[in-house]
Amino acid sequence: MARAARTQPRKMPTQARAQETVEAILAATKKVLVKDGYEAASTNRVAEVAGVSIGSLYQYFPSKAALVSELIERHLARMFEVLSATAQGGGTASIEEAARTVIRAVFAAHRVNPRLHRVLLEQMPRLGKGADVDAFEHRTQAIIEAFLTAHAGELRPKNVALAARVAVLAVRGVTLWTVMRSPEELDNEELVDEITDMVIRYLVDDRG
Amino acid sequence: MARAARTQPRKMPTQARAQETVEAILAATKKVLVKDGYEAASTNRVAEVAGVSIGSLYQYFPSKAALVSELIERHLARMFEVLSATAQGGGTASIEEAARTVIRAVFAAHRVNPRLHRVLLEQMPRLGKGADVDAFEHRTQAIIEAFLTAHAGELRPKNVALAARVAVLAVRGVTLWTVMRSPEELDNEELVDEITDMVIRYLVDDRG
DNA sequence: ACAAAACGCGAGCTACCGCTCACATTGCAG
DNA sequence: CTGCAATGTGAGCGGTAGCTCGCGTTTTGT
Repeated sequence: MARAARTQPRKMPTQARAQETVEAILAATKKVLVKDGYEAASTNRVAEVAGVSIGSLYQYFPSKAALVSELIERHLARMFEVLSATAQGGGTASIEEAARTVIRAVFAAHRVNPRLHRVLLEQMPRLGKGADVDAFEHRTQAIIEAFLTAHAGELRPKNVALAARVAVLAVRGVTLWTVMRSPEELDNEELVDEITDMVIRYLVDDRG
Repeated sequence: MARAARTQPRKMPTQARAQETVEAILAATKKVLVKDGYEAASTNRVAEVAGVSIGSLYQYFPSKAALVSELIERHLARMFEVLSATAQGGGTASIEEAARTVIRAVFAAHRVNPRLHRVLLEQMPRLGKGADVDAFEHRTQAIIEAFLTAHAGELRPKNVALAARVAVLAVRGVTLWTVMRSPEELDNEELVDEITDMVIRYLVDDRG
């Protein structure tokens, strides 16, 4: 809800009309990004597609980067919700069940408009300069670490923080590459099962 | 050696003088990319830093993207050599030994100029439109798959192709994220050991 | 020696990009 | 109803990016 200060030094919309303008701009941004990619997308074009004047756009977004940053933030927020819903809500589930659920959910989330996801993911390393992406990263690994700590009985690796990190990055590696280079395989159940298998074998001590 | 047709519709340099010009341009491209990032990097600036006229630059590279594409191709070629050296050369080694060797080597390769690697990796999904990146991907997974097939005795997963893919993508996930967001951790031996551990546990049947 | 080809030069063109600002319109408070 | 704040407008500015082209200079082949 609250937009970050750095990417939003402009006025916050208070009236409903203005909120709609902002949403129209963001929706248009998505369209233009999907159609033209980041570089070729221009703020004038976004305004045009949104049916809004360029002046209005700059009233709410100080730069082209701010537009995309907002979309990235929303995406990260959604991803975090997916994670925390499983990792906290399913506190009673086993590591195996939780891993399976969360990985499925992440894949499902990326099945929505993968073309857009691709563009956003491309720009993430650049636009998440300081806070955004790093904060998301820390919170993600922290929540996974907390879950693993709460299931220390099943857990094999000694260094929980490191285990959380490796697991998160491995899953992300498969997910992102799939979104970016062969989005149709997001539906490949076998692929999801296989990466799940890998993570579980790594995390869980099955010699019991 | 041979540059692709799409990114190199210009003349190939035949004289030694021209080869030097090309190399100077590429070296300058690296410098400018590291200093300014992709977007802010300009072809005029690259030519200036290279000590070469803008006209000469466009004699060999038809666009800014072509410059970066060439660097990406060279990087991918190096990565592929690293892989094939271990996967083919060490045909006698166990899966475990080979995995450990190859992961170490990949991390080591990315320790060289990680700032540049970051920029190149950021642009890879965009600039490797058709052949380049996909071809590298196929060749990489094929060579790993071949290695695994040759060690079928030790191998646990039934679907070898899928196993190769998951292993490759998982390792890449950790590697790329590390290069991009905390390059100093490329020296973290514990991290390398952990991802290696994960891959081995996934690939090898240890119930023997 | 001397074309011809390869190479190198750099002023400058076109195009568009991000963005501002002076002004019009609409909504809300009193 | 009225006036101020919030919102919306779009022509156009300043700047620069990518790239071309006509012409010198060097190398090669004969």
